[in-house]
Order: sequence, then C-alpha cells, then structure tokens
Amino acid sequence: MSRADLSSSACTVARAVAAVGDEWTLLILREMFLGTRRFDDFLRQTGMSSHLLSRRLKKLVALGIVRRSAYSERPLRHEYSLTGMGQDLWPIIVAMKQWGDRWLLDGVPPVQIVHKGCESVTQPQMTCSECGEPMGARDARARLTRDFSAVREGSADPA
Amino acid sequence: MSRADLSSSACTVARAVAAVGDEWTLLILREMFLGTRRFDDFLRQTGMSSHLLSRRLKKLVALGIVRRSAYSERPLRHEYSLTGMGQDLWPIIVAMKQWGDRWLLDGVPPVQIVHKGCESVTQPQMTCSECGEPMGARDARARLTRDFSAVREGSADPA
DNA sequence: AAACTCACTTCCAATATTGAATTGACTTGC
DNA sequence: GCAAGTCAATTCAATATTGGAAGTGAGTTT
Repeated sequence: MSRADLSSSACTVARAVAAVGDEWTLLILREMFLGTRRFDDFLRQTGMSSHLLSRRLKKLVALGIVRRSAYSERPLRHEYSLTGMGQDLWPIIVAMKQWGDRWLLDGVPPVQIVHKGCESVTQPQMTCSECGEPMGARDARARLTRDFSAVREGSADPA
Repeated sequence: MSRADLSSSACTVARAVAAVGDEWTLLILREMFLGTRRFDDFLRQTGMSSHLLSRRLKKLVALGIVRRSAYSERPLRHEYSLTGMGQDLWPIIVAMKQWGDRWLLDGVPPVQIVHKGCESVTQPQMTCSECGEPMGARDARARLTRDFSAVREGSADPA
C-alpha cells in the first residue's frame, strides 16, 4: 500500500493522516494559527522550499482546509487562510505543542497560549466530553463499532 | 532547510513534528494505542512496507517514544510498546481522530473511545486548564515569550 | 528604465519509499 | 528427523518524492 491510499481507509485517523499528516503541512498549519497568510512569509517562517510550499498549499485548498483569496487586485496578490475545517485542526497542533513543550524542551516554552475567555495562560488538555475530567491514554479504551471489528480480527485491509 | 533540521528548531511544534509528524509514524502510533505490539501486526494493520516499519520503529526507540523488549527467549522475539513519553502522544492521535470523524466521514465513526473513569463513550475535547471551558482556535491567542519574538519579526531562522 | 516584490513554476540531482525476495533463528506438524 | 511455518527483520532494484537553485511574469518603486 502506498501513502496515497490512506485517504480511502475506513479509519478516520488514517484519513486525517493522509490529509495533514506530513511534516511540512503541519508546519504550514502552525504558521496559519500564528497568523501567517502570505506565500513568502510561509517560506521564511518554515524554511521549506517554494516548490513544496506551492504543492502543499494547493493540496490544502483542494481539501477545503485552506482558502485562497485575493487581498489586492493590481497587482493581483493572494493570501491563504484557514476555513472552518482548517480551524478545527487547532487541537492537533496544540497537542503537538504541549507534547513538545513537555518532552523536547528544557525551560520555558517559546510560545504561550492565552485563553481569550478567561485571559489566563493555559495548558490546553484533553478532557472527557461527558464528565469533564482530563484524560490520557490510560483512561481510555477503544471500542470498535459495527462490523468494523471483523477487519481488525483478520489480517485483511489495514482499516 | 531539510526536514532533518526541524528537530533543532526553537519551536516545540517543529520538534514534535520532526519526531512524530510523518504519515507512517502516526499510523504506528494509532496502532500502539489500539494495543498492537508485534512487527507483523503493525505490517498487517498499517499496510506499510517492512523496510519502512523497521526504520520507523528504530527511530521511535531511539527517541525514547517506544520501548523494544523481549517477550520470549528461545525463540528470541521482541515486541514494541509505548514509554511514558509515547503514551503522552495520545492527545495528538485523538485530536486527529476527532477531526477525521467530523470532517472526513459520513455516518458512524468506526472506533469509539470509552472513558474508563465514567464508562461513557466520550468525544475528547481540548479545554482550558485554568477555567475548564472547551476551546478552539478562535478562543486562543499565542503569546511569544522572551526574546523569541525577535525571531518572528525578522526574516531569520524559521523558529 | 533598472531594480525590486510577490507568487509562483521548472529543472534536476539527491533522497526516500515501495514491493518483492531473502535471511536466519527457531518451532510445529507429520 | 525433516519439511513447512513463524517472526523479525534486511537487501535490492524500480519508482516516487524532495530540496535547492534558478527562472518567470505581472506589476511597483526609485
């Protein structure tokens, strides 16, 4: 199986991975959440090649994650911004930041997140939607729905 | 800049991306959280080539995310499991699942998460550590700490 | 009118990935 | 006791992707 096939997997993690699960795409998203909009700024802030940036942006636009719009006629200039679908990727980037801050860094994280609601510096965490408690890997159990369980018993389709 | 340099970036998102931000690594992690431990099972469940699986597992072990241990002497057999550092990646995979469930799927998600604490099917969400409210991109503001802000003003180092 | 900006595209060498075959230590079935 | 099977890889050639540098073209500034 090649990477291109992931998007048709039944597993929604695999589909998400196919959409945004590569190094440069994740960095582009980080920049989007920091407010970067322009091609050249993405280049500067991520250090990627323009070739790749161009391709990644096209893909993100095609998927509906990013919107391309003109911010100036004459000269015609475009900027890139997140759609609703793209904004919803925030927890993924934040989860990466939290993990990186904890495990890959000594000292003070270079970026802090302020919650607009309460105006405090926050350490966003995953919580249970039902009881509101913070949760991690040990507090969770996966349950397969429907006939999907058959897939994971046998040695068939990667799901 | 090449992808290899990301790990030395000041940005902890970039560092996290360098560690686990590629397609196959993310799928390996998904499998780990579903309980997969053995080489062959990773192959079957992810559909990746054994060559790559071998390389990715080595990298994860080197980073301290995965532990390789013998589950049988004679024949000598090894299994792979998550370290504490690896367990902490759970929010990233869950965030991807939540996004995939919402935006890339019609119908019922193939996997549900049960919170062991309250025994209900949960939709884990990011919340503010200070006030407990659920939060998303629009509820957050990034604040650069220290002299790190200089980096983002100029056109220098990708941060 | 020369230099510059922005948003790309083209080219090609270097690198990474795929898929199939192979290895080797051991176990199981007959 | 010996052929077939299992597990955890490694090797190799074909293919695909990437990185870096250079180029493009519409328009603007000096």
